[in-house]
Amino acid sequence: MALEHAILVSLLEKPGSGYELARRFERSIGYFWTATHQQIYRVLKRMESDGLLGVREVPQQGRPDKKEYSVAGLGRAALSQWLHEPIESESVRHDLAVKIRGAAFDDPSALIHEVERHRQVHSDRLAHYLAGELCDFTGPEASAPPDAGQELQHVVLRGGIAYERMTIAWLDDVLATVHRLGASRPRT
Amino acid sequence: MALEHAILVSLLEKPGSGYELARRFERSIGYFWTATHQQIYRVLKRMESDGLLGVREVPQQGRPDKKEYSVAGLGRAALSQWLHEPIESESVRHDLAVKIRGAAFDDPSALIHEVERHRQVHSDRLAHYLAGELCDFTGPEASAPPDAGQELQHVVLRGGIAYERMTIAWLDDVLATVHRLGASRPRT
DNA sequence: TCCTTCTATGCAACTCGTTGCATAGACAAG
DNA sequence: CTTGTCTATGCAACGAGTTGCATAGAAGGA
Repeated sequence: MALEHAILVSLLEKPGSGYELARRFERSIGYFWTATHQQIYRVLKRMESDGLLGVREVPQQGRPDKKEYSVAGLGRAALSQWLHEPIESESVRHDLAVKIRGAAFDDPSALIHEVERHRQVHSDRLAHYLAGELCDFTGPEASAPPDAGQELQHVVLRGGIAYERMTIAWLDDVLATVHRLGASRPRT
Repeated sequence: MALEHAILVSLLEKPGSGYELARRFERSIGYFWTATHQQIYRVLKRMESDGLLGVREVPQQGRPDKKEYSVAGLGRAALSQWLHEPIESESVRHDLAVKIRGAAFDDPSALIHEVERHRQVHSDRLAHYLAGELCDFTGPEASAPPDAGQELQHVVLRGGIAYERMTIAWLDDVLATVHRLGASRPRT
């Protein structure tokens, strides 16, 4: 279970409430890890009762009070231990690949629309990443020497960019293949 | 839940028992979908009682009898319906990206070993895919015109190959970045 | 004024997925 | 002769993740 560790990293980067974490999981961290607010609140509570996190009630004006969590010594130790353990898996779940193979037993025109839709999603996401890269990592380029945290965030983002580019090229390959099949073998 | 649909596709490609499906999920289909035998047996039972699949008891010699499942009309209809629905998500879970960002708060040497290990895994997997491609998709190239199912399986495999290549290149980028950080900023 | 949206937290119920364990016959190696 | 591996199926328990719903004050627009 790495959700705990993702939360530890995020809170080390900047302390925050469950709500704020949920927002981060929709953005920067969400590029490579998804979580709903339910999961986050539940796990935060458990981590706090396990002594991994500290809480601080922060009263606010014009909006509800929030609980700001930060990483305690135990939490930092737990993260460090996890960083030194090997991890496995990256369990793959590619619905689209299932669909592509399934298209052999069905009308391929539905597949074409689906693939085009996915291509659009990945294309938009790529544009979003590139905009974020411009904004976050090329602004004060000559000014401050970028710190380690920034460099590491940047290389993760570059991974996202490479993934989207690769995916778009592959989806084009899929489209070309399906069209070729449709042209050369009009009957099912 | 697309496990049902992955099973339908696999059984359409070739009927088989739960055990055989589990083996396939370790290989070809496992390239883009993982499932344990527990999940498979449980889902097969449910799908059969829902009328999506038919069963046939096959006695065998020298080994236990097996239940060979095949797709019933209802199952085929369910698959067809799913193929015509849009799907979302591809929910991302990249433990390694969490670790990379976490390395900003820890000794990066552990990260280097981990990244090198992953690079090896992906490199092996790429070699495995390429061997599979040679074997399955370039053998009788000029002889028979490849059918739609084969072409679609091939394009899925090409996706896996592109993914591994991209990942290896990215891991090299990660390694270069971490080394650069270690060289330029020897103190934490 | 009412409706929606945003911040902020949480419960309850459910499904999905993993892990550990059990059975059981056949076969091969030590 | 015992141990281990392969085929083949399955139960029980747990943990992870999703969905629906609820509360509640503040702000802004129709």
